[in-house]
Amino acid sequence: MSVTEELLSNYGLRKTTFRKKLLKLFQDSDETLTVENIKDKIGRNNDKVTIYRALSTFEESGIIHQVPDKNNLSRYALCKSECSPSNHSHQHAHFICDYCDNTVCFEEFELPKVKKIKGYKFKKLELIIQGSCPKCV
Amino acid sequence: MSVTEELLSNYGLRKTTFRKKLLKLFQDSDETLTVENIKDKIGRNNDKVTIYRALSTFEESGIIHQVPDKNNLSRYALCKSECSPSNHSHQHAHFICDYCDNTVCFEEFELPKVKKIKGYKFKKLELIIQGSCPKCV
DNA sequence: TTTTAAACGCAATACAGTTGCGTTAAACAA
DNA sequence: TTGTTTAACGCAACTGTATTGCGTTTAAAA
Repeated sequence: MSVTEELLSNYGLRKTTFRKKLLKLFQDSDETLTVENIKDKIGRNNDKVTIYRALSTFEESGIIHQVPDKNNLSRYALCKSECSPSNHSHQHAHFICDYCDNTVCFEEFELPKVKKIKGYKFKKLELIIQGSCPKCV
Repeated sequence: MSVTEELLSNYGLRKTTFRKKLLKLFQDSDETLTVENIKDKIGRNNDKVTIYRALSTFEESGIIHQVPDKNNLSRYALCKSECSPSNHSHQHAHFICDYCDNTVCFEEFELPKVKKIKGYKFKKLELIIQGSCPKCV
């Protein structure tokens, strides 16, 4: 069984042709993907509904996570290996390039501690950084 | 001239009836607003196109800023007083309540310093915090 | 007061994402 | 391996947010 198939198995998901293709896409990409990106890479003959449903399933399982885009569009990225359906990392840092619009997930980025605010309970932190990426000095 | 009118003047914007109403709404609210919120508060007889166009104008001028919502919906909040068209604060912390969905802008929140990453140039930082607000313990 | 250009407001449109439902194909049992 | 079950697929239709075009109105300058 391939790494991709193994991962689907671990999460108790059916190993359909489409899911294997989609998951491989994420594993081979170091950037976050939009539905458009996926359509381009996976071939236009795949139905968008199938893409959206697979993404939802992956997200609910904890295989991928959603990243807010500059233009309020959804982007997706693989979760860290430590993530599992039961134990999910809720600390993410994402970088969005102002010029090429590419979005990367800083896996190793250590999120800084934040001050508490009275009355509020913090459960999830997300840091969004905008600027220029190495390609777009 | 009212505070609202004064602000529009400072930014070189025409003081139309609608803009004055909209800006007042932001000044009187301590939560971020969606277009739906605005429609509710300002009266349904106002055209949505006018709302969207006024929001764009305000955002471009630096009067308000956009806040990404949990459901990839746009929310808006007044910028800090230090913001101006030429000099804009690019450090924001926003809190989204998981239960009532309300989103507040932590004005006084001091954003922590982040480590640099080679090749990347950081220009804007945004911290999004999810959890429960005082009303939704 | 007249002029003019920006803002308004209505209709039509674009586009991301969702729902319903019949069909296909994984997974499991015989 | 074959048959059965049920999840996933894929097409059409739809929803909701946001945008564009264009004639009309109104704020601001002459």
